[in-house]
Amino acid sequence: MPTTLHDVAREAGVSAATASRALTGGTVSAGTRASVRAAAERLGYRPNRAARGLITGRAGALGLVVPDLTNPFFADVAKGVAARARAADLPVFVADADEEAGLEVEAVRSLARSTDGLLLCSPRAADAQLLDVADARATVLLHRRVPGLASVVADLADGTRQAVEHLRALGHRRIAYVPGSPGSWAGEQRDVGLAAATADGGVEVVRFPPVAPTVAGGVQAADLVLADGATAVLAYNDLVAVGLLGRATARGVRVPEDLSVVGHDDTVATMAHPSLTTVAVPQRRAGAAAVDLLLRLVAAARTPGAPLPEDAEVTLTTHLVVRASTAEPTRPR
Amino acid sequence: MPTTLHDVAREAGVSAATASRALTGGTVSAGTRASVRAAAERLGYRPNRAARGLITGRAGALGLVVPDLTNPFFADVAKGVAARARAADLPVFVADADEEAGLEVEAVRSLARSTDGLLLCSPRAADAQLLDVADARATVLLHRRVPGLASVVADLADGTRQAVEHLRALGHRRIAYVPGSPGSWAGEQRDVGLAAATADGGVEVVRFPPVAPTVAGGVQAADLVLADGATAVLAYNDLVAVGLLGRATARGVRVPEDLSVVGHDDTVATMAHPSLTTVAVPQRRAGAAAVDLLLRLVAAARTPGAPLPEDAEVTLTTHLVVRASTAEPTRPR
DNA sequence: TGGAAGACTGCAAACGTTTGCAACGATCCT
DNA sequence: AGGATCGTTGCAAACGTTTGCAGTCTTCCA
Repeated sequence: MPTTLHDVAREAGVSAATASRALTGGTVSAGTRASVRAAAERLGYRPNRAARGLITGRAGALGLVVPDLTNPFFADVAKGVAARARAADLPVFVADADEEAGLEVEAVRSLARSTDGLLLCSPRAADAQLLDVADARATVLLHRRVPGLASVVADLADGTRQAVEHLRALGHRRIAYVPGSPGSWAGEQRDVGLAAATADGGVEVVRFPPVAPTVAGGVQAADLVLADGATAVLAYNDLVAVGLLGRATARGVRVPEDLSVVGHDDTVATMAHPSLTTVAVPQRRAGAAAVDLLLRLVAAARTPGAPLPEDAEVTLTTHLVVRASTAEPTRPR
Repeated sequence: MPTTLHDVAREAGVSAATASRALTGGTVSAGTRASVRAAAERLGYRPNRAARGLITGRAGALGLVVPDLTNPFFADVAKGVAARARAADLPVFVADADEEAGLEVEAVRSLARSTDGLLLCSPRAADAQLLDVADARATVLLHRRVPGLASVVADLADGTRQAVEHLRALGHRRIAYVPGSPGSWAGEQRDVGLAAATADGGVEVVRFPPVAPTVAGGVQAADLVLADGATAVLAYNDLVAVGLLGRATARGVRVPEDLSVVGHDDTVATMAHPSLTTVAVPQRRAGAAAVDLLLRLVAAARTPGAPLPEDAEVTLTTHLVVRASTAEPTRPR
């Protein structure tokens, strides 16, 4: 019962072919175009995506796979993606992989056929696995870099470097670092930043065991960190930083007087008290940029002369936002 | 170049019709089914959704419209929806309406044709608008009730009642209430709860101007609340509660000694320090239940004898989670 | 004035899948 | 042993759209 192109054509007194051309930008007379448009409007015509997709071979939709929608970092990215996709009039399938590489791969497999392109945000799967399952001509990685695939990342290494420099400038000499699950691309980047910042000495970074990207993870790490002599702690994630801060406060350790805390991502940093000094990552912008890149990619893939976009590896800058959770160390602990 | 059903059929030595039946559960011999399945597996066959959708009239996908993916409440709901939809092997289109009724309606319009059913989470649009734009046989409302449409809601009124009772039991007599944008269904429900809890006197609720569902909104409300004599404040949202708590602390007002704070939704309650007493709403479960209901709804709509599901209005219970942000008032302020 | 070129339109095929119908063989019952 | 029934299969149509091709009509130039 939904109105079809034929209904519109009949209403406008033309053939379906002409109606199609009038609506999709083919060569028709101005008068015809106007009357077809009017008929379509009058009847509330909406093209059948399935039929269009069948003949054109395009799905008219994008796909986004994230590890966890509940993580504010990914929620922000998803928002950026959704906004940019809406502007391009493309609906987007969103899959939540529950932090599992297996579900991630399965999502890619099933979404690949029903979309024109896929956005994989911080995928947990291994490089080889991704290269195997993803179509390089229709996939953009977000916050992950794999040779052979297009990607949009933030300069995490530099962000971490800025954070350490900030703490060093304040006078901290022993800094605790709480990392995430080992083997992740983001983790490696942060390691690069740590190495760069500690290269010329003057500051020592002690690495703690990895924890989950949650407030609970931060709480768990807090007691270990407090047992150490560090005067500052750097968390790989704002949620972890919030957990650290909360637990420290609960145990009577004052932040930032007794302990400086630095987060990462600038997601929930203003929810903490004191508000968190953190490394801001432009999640929304990254999401939007990824959609842009993906659109260029699939457009290039459709033209036979296939010059893949030069700038298939986008890097966005990060910057430290200094708030209230960092200060000069009062006394050596 | 992707493998089609014909490829599978040829590989298995049967017709396309038989291959289709073998894979989708038609009547074929056990041997045929096995060999077709084997062929499909060998070739990595994935059915073309567009072609299937065109002939069956089903899209094989669901749609979810939320006001803001960034709001942890909706992110949780989306996670519940995604998990349940994955179990049903249905991908889900997610649209972010940016808290605007107009975008919401537009999302419904464009998604309606490309999905089998739509989930509208806390829609901002007016009742009449929703009834106009939504197909009652394929739409489920989440955290909103409109006569004529199926819905899954939480008992917000009772949650608010529990919160007020809790504060009264602690000895509070003057409670500040910070509401959200006026005219919302959830707001009305909370008003019902407030009325119920204050009916037999003994406690007074003072209503403050509405604020945005953000930490900033809470900060904004905080100074107004502190100027009042209330010993406790009830926020319509955890984010707002966090803002209230942070600002109060910053101004030297101790929580819970000088001011008790109660949030709502149990989203970011454990991020605050002290952790928030809040009304827990089962978002994930609501999302999953909404998918279930939607699936039953569309199944019923497909059978001509159309007995719409009896339980088209699901209500989930809420309960107060008492944490560290509420206590007996120390002295009248 | 004749022809070529161009603008506009319709016919029909095609995309990959599902499904009604009919055909076939085997099995069962009487 | 004959007919009916059932299980299994293939043929062909159908879903709604886009698009190559050819046709018609107009316009322009020589």
